[in-house]
Amino acid sequence: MGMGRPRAFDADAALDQAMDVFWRHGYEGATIAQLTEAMNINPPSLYAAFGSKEGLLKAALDRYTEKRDAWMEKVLGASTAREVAERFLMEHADAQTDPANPPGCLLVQGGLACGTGSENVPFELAARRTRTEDQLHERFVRAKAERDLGESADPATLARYLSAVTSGMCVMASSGADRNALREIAAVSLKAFDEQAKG
Amino acid sequence: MGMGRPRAFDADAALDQAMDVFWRHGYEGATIAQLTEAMNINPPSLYAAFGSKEGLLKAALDRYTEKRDAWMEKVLGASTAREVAERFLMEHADAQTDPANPPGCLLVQGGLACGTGSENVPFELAARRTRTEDQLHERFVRAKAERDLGESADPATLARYLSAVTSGMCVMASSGADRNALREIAAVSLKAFDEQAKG
DNA sequence: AGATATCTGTAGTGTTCGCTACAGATGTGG
DNA sequence: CCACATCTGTAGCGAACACTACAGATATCT
Repeated sequence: MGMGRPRAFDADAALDQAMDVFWRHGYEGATIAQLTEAMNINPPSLYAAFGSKEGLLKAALDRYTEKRDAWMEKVLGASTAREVAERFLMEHADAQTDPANPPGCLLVQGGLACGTGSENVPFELAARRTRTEDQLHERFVRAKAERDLGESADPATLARYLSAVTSGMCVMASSGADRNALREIAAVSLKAFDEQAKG
Repeated sequence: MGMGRPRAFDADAALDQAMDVFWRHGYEGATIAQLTEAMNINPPSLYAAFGSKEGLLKAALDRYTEKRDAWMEKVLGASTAREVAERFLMEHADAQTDPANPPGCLLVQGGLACGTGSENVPFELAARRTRTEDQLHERFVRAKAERDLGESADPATLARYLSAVTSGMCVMASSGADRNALREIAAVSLKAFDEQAKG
């Protein structure tokens, strides 16, 4: 028995296009027509490969998370907690205003509040954001064990703070804030980090 | 000639209900059916009073801005820039987790990215957010003139930083962060403010 | 080559969306 | 009390939505 006709499009390349549409219009604002056009496929191919609009989002988020993990590895690889924070903030400022992508971040612009029936979407995005916060947290726990952070510095608070600031930068980016504006925010935030890290 | 049948519902009370729906589901996620049910009116009454779904949002935003201005007056009334920042941050932490409202803030949860045809909505929300930032800015300019801020402290940067942090707190609130979590973020941010304010 | 399994493109499906026509109700001004 | 202007509720409009039935195309496996 045969194995069937092979897929005629590259799933990862298609997901990159879908990511862009979700990012630019949000989950609910993105229509299947826009998605299929950007992905250069027809609806049946989309549904055969990803099951549903929400399934497509999850697949796109998985791919997004992959890329983000690779990026976070570089950030977390810094030798001090201070440099981790600095890289994290500055790289975010740049990434969120990179003209190659829509402004902000897919995990925020994708949708904070959704309509009835899509309640799962904001939840899914939040889970991915929490993942980043957890990665920072873990790194700061290590930093504290290495005496790289002060006695009373709380790794969870530091991680949450950085996560909040970068989320805020997403909102600013969607309002048209440019790279310099975000870098200024990052620089101020870094001072808070330093104060808090002394602990 | 007569003046016609008078409106049978209170427009402000109806707008409060509409605000809640837009806040909870976002602009695109909110349906006319949900809005009319919450407002306890029928579609023709909605359209006679507000023109369109987007017109209703703008009316709700106007009402939101009214309330917010009253609130900001209290915040900006503090005698020092430091206390302005503290009130601003802490009050935000409380307001965004007040069980009387959906989590976060209408100006953020309302929608950062929208579908084709609603591009105006994120723009409108951004304009209202900028208003708050401008109010802070103005207050910090005054603080600097009063030598309440350091020589090299930049009022614009401070205002933008606070605006970014509170926007970030909205994102955290929509992920389920509670009052204490947001207050921690506010406390850390306040340290950055202090450092920056020394200038 | 033939049988089989899966993909692809066309052309829709039913549902829900924002919005409105219409008729009756209810007020004001004369 | 009557003419008029505006609101209200019912009922439903066309359009756009997410999604799919179907037939033909294209690969694999024997």
